Amino acid sequence: MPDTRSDSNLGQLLLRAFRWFDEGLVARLHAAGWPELTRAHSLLFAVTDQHGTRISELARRAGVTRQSAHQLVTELVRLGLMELRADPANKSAKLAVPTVEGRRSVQAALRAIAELERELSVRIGPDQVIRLRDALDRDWGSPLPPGQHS
Amino acid sequence: MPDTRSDSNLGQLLLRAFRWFDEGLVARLHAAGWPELTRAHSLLFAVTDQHGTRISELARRAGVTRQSAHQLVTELVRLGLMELRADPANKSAKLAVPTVEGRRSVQAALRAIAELERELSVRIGPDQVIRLRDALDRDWGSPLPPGQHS
DNA sequence: CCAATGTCAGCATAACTGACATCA
DNA sequence: CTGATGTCAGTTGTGCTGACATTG
Repeated sequence: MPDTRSDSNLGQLLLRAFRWFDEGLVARLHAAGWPELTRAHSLLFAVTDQHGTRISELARRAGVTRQSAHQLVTELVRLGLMELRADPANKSAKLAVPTVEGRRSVQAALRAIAELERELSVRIGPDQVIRLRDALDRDWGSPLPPGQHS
Repeated sequence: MPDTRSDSNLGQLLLRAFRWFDEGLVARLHAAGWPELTRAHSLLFAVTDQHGTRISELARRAGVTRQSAHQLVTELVRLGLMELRADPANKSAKLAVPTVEGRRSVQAALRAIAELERELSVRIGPDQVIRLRDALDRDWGSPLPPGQHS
């Protein structure tokens, strides 16, 4: 293969890496018996506390709008993986809390994620994965050019 | 804040990093005078040769279907940034080639990308960016679990 | 006949914005 | 009144699959 691809920019590389992870996660969730779960669903699960979390708080943690989070929660409720309860501390708020089967699917997702990281360690080496995590885990700040409101 | 917050997994980190890059790129393209250009468009540009490239070849390079690439090229043609020419080597094929203004927008995208990488170097350190690129640039193989057809 | 290419149509996912009612 | 929250509705971006005609 003389056609080396090292002229890829960082954006392409990040997109490729993200797609690698997404495809692997969804395929494993599908194989584990949750064919309807997507990456967006498991992202929402990943930011949900066991005792329940408000939709708007899920939105903030997941980095999406309140409305997007609301729709995803609605789908998870329809799938029987989450429930909406009244927030005892605030009558205008609701808590999204995983059901028993929801928690099972969370476990399946966690297993899939661990498997993917293990697989990646085999492919590119454990040291590379550590360095990757290290760089990604830092505070990248705002991507916007100077003088642009968030 | 109790410690019930699940630590970020690699998928979340990759998604966050990709969104950082995407948001920064689109904001800069917008500010530079191409409000209609999206990440998908610049990805297509990034895999287009100056002398022109077939749609199906663009699809392979960008990692999308022929049909998706076709639609993106159609939009770029409508925006006046690409042209379709007959492929002299094959009457059933066409070459997508950037127009003069298309090449200008490519330059703007390249500048934006370079700026983002520079900015990231300031934020997390040049050594971290190098390690990040190094890990991302390797062959991650297939993300699918064993015994699953691609 | 078969494979590659381009193209048209329809659909799914996952985000967005706008608008509005309710409650603290 | 204002802010936060949830919710409904509509739209956009970006991919997908299926189907088909043309060309090699």
